[in-house]
Order: sequence, then structure tokens, then C-alpha cells
Amino acid sequence: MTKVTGEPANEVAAGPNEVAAGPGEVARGRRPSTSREDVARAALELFSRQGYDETTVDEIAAAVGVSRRTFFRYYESKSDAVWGEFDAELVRLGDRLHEAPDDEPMMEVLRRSVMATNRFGAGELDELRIRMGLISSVPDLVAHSAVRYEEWCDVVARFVARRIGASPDDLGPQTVARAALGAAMAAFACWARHDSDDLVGEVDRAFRLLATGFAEDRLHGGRA
Amino acid sequence: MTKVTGEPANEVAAGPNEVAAGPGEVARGRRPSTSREDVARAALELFSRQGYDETTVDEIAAAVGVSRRTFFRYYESKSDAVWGEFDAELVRLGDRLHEAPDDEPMMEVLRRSVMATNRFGAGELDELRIRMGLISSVPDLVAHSAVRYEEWCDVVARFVARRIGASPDDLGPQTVARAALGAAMAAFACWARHDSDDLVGEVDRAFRLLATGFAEDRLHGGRA
DNA sequence: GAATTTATAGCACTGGATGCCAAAATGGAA
DNA sequence: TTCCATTTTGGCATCCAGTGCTATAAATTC
Repeated sequence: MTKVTGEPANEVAAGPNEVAAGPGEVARGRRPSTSREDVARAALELFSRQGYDETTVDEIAAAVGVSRRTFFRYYESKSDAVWGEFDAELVRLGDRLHEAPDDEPMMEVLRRSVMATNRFGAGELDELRIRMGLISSVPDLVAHSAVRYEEWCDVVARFVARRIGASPDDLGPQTVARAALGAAMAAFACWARHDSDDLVGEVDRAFRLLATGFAEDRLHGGRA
Repeated sequence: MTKVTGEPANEVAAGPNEVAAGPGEVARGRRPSTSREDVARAALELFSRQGYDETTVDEIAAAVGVSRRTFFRYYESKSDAVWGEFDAELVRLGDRLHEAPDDEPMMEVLRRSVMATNRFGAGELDELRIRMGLISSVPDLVAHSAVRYEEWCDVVARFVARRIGASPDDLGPQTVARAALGAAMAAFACWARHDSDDLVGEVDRAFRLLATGFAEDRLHGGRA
């Protein structure tokens, strides 16, 4: 085996062992034979071609030329590979919420921040649609998504708690956070299923509905 | 082995093979050696005592005196045992929503129906708290919960769709349903964590918040 | 008692996930 | 160059959830 690939080794998010060589530092030790991105790409390709359940971790590992054991050093689980760099987006959302001016209404900040974190380039949108399609249709991924969405909720709940002066565990922040998650999920699901090319627009509409308290007369004009 | 239990065999929700003998019919063939309820009880007891991950299916099966293979005839998965008779409650919620008068505001119906399906007797509350505690803290169960909650959302989305004359897949119904789920989950989580004995009250408060669109001035008086 | 029906036990097998250790690859120092 | 520290990898061996298959046990009906 021992496939000699000769990678550039200058990747930003490098090897599995977290502490990739910092900005100025020089990389020591053996270089990773692949990257998280490559693994995710290979996995996604197999999933969308032959199905999630029909793809084994061994196949994914083989596709990127590493052993099964090594796959689990890049991603904790098979389902994690579908989520790619979700953690980074979570940080971005948290930053946006934190940096918003205090005089802007809470639900406005929330809506605009979620919209902002979901502006993707045309190139990324196709892949994202495949991702979201899988996440919302394959039972195993639907299940795993709950864990990731919980992290999303935590970020929002902390923001709301700070705004209204309460604990993130209290009913208010929890309700706002989980309802906001619901709105975002609805927007994503509708965007992924229909041919609506306007993801941010769907998010916008969903959050505006949420802010009206679902007054029945506003609910009708959903789809232009 | 072959534990001879001598069950009454008149249980309502009987054996694993679905079609339990109807009202007047006589039970044919070998009688189930245990019941879904007994399995769930044994499982819950082990989970709360030694932890979910630390309990194997073999142990649960042994506790009720059946083989490992038989456990999976009563419940599809280890996590399903925690949910008990959730399906029945779903039907009840659907019925309530369907039977509500058309002139009652949609969000009112929703709030009152969810509250009604969550009125439990004092005896059931302790067990329910253990259940919800597990469901919202053990990652494996958090994950699996998403699948069950999706069914809940479907019921609500169908109701909303009928009310506003849209498809259950449209943005409106989806947003309302998922936001409502969020409110319900927040209420449950707060009730399970704190010592609030008033589950229905938490649900009430959460849904009232939802109906206000989270106007910031209403969010402060969360905890009496 | 024989046939039929239903539930069970037990076995084999797949596949995800984890712990452990030896081997490979790389940079730096002696 | 040679040795050493560092990091990633491969290949077990192992555990456990979940499934398909088959033989057997218990119960009713004829």
C-alpha cells in the first residue's frame, strides 16, 4: 500500500490531529495523506451516486486511498462527513450575533445574521443542495442532524439570553432559539425540495413569518 | 430457559407481531412472553440506573427474560424503547387538531391541543421526566428523537396546510410546524431540567411567546 | 393426536465505531 | 549520515447494534 501522493501540505485545515502547523511554524512529522475536504468530497460523491446506506466507510476510505481506521481520524462518524465544515459557520453566526448593534431589534438581528451566514457562491450551491437533500431525507442523517442543530440552538440561545437578561436555559431564550431553528430548517427544506434558487429569500420569508406570530392573514401569500 | 410466565394474555397492545387479537377474537398460537410496556419499563430502569450507553440490548433482554433477538421484535431499536407509546399520542394530537372548530384561531387551536395531549397523571410524570431527561441529554437519543419529532411536525403541518389552504410542503405550514415543535421542545426541556411541576404551564407560556412573535418586552417575565 | 398459527431462541453475518500498537514518513539535531 | 522526536497511518482485535434465516416451543382448532 503506502500510496505516495506528494501533497502540497499547505492546506489551511490540515490533518486529523487538530493542531495543524500554525501560520509561521514549519510542519513536523509525517504529512497527512489527504484532507478533510477531500474525504468529504469523496463521501458526498458516493452518497449521491449509490445512496448513503449503500455506501460503507470502507468504500469511502478506499476512494481517497486511506484505510478505514484513518477515515475515523478525519471524521468522528460516517454521517459527520456530510456536514463538512459546519463548525466554522457556527462560529461565524455567533460572531455576527455578538457584533450586532444593541439598538437593532433582536429578531431583526437574528434574521439578518442567519441570512448572512447562508449566502453561498453559485459554485457551492449545487453541493449544498445535495447535502441538504441527504440530511433531510436519509433517516440516519436526519437523526444525526439533531446533534448539530442543538449546537446551533446553543449559539442563538446565548445571544437571546444576553439580549433579554436571562439564562440561556430559561424558557424565553430556549423557545426563541428552537423556533428560529425551525424557521431556518423550513426554509432549507423548501429550498432543497423545490427549484427555488433563492435560499436567502426563503430564510427571509420564514423569519418574517416567525416575527409576525403567524397571523393567519400573512400566511397565505407564501409562494409568489 | 423457556420461562413459563403465565401471562393473562388480555393486554391491549399485545405481542410483537402487530395484529394482536381483536376485541372479541380469541388469541391463537403461542402467547407473547412479555409486553412492550414491560420491556420499556425494564429498559428505562437500566438506563436511568447505569446510563444509556452503558446498557446493552442483551442486558435489557435478560432483564425481561427474553433473548436479544426477541427484544428487536418488540422495538425496532434500542432507542425506540425510550419512546414507549409515542405513536398513540401522535394520533390523539392529530384528532384534536382535526376536530377543532374552524372559527377558533389557528395558533389557539395549536396551543390548546398540544397542552391537552400533555396532561399526564401524577403517576406518569416521574417516568416522563426520566424519559425526557434521557432524550434531551444522551446524544444517541437526541439524534433518534429527530425522527420522531419529524412525524410530529408532519401532523401539525397538515393541520396548518388545511387551515390556510396550502400544501403541507410549502414554506408557511413547514415554518409554523417546526417553530411549534421548537416551542414544545423548549417547554419540555425547561420542565425536565428545572423543578417546575407544571408541564402544561410551560407549554402554555412557550406557545404564547410564539404567538407574540417574540416582542422583546414580553420575553422578560419568563419565570414567575 | 395432527395441523395450523404465533412467538421465541439461537446462530451467522454485516457494518459502524474504538483502543492499541507497530510501522511509515518527515524535520531537526548530533 | 545517523539517530531522535514527532505525527500520521495501517492493521489488527474487539464491542455492539441490527437483520435474515431456521428450527423449535407453545397455543388453538379440527
